[in-house]
Amino acid sequence: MNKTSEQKQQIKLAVDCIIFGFNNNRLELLLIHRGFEPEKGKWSLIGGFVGNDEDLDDAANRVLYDLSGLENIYMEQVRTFGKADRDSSGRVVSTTYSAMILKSEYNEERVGKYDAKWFPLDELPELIFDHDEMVGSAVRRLRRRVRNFPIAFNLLPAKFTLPQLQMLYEGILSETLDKRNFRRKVSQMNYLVRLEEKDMSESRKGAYFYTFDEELYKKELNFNL
Amino acid sequence: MNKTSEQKQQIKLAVDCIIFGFNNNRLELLLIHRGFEPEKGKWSLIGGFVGNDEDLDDAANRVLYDLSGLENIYMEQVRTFGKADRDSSGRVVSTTYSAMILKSEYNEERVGKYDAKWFPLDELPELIFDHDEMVGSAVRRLRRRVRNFPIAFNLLPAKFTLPQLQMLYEGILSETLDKRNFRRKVSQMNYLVRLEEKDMSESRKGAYFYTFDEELYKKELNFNL
DNA sequence: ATTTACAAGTGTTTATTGTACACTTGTAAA
DNA sequence: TTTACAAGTGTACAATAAACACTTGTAAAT
Repeated sequence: MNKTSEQKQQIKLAVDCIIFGFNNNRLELLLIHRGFEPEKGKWSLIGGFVGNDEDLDDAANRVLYDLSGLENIYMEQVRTFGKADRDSSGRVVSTTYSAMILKSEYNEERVGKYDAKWFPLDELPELIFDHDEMVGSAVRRLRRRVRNFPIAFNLLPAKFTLPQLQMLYEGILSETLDKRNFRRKVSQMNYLVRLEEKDMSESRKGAYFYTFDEELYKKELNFNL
Repeated sequence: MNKTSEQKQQIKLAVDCIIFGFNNNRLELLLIHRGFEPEKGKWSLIGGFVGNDEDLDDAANRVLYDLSGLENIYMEQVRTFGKADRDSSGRVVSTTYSAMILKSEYNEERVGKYDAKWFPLDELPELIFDHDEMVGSAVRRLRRRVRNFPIAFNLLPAKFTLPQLQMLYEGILSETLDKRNFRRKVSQMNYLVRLEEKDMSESRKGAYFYTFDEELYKKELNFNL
């Protein structure tokens, strides 16, 4: 910025969080029920205003904690929405952040306390303001990034099976993947290590558990699915 | 956003424009000389505050016009910088936009009026605040996008030669490209149409002029270099 | 003990795309 | 007529992506 402003600026700055989870082989979104006007009763992203002395990134994390109890979640900025009339309650510019979390660790019980709810991506309720656009851009970004960075593991437990991983990818990308091609690529990633233990809950044969080894990944830094 | 704010928010919202040009086979950046404190005398991006009833995108265009005279420039949002202490003059959050323009249409004469100046990307002066970070992220985004979208043509005149185009790409990516491989890819793009006319200024033989046909491109929508 | 049901697991072939590499051509100027 | 020089052209090899079907291991049922 550079020029001295003419008259007092009256714009509020907010953040909105797009929280992805994975359940029943579908990508889900955490929304909260809006308990006040305007748009009372509709659903919205987890959002709030930025504090005067708060880094924008910190604001996103604080707002997420305040409204959902979720802590220490790694979020990334997506983009900023700044249409003058986007929020019917006044002039608000909002920067979106997104994160992927393990839904099973944020289950119905904890969710209920905050009037929050998980929705499958293709069954979203009506959202306030331009939150559907926000979701759209976050999903597009997720689909782009999930192919080149090992970020999808955030949606799975520390131990997961390859069928699980593949279904996760199919859910995110909403396309089916060839099992053998998928597994070939996975087997080239040395940082995906197979454990001795098997998951016997989904089949008679059982599927080997794998883990994502962060340290090993840092040595290669390449990922492609 | 969702929660009612506790105390009055005092954050100013700004935009900063990263304007790319191409000259002498190098990527350049348009900067303006800062004529006031703080950081007086240093160079900065073209930036200013967002108006109360102004769309964020419009603010970027208006600021660009006010400070450089450039009009009808297509800009895209890059990202938003929001560290609490990023601007030493107070709390300012700034969203960056970038554009590519034809440097020859914005020459020394017009530039001078605005105390602006073109700098090759690898010879940038010291910039104020976090503007170097802003430039970095815009350059990374440019390098990513220039391979998959026909955006680099904005940096060239309507008629250009293939040697020119290749040098442009080499300048942007800062790597050398194989001439034959480059030209093979170009020749697969039917929307890059060869004219009868040749540019005789750079060689005895002369190089054919080409143009980018927007309408034809829209039918294919695929680009890869 | 044997059979059944079923998801987990495994290789090969073909097509597509990327990469490396060197000579010929057309023209203006000498 | 020769020279200088950038523009222009094709082929072979390597790497990556995509298509495709059968075998294996185990628990449960008989």
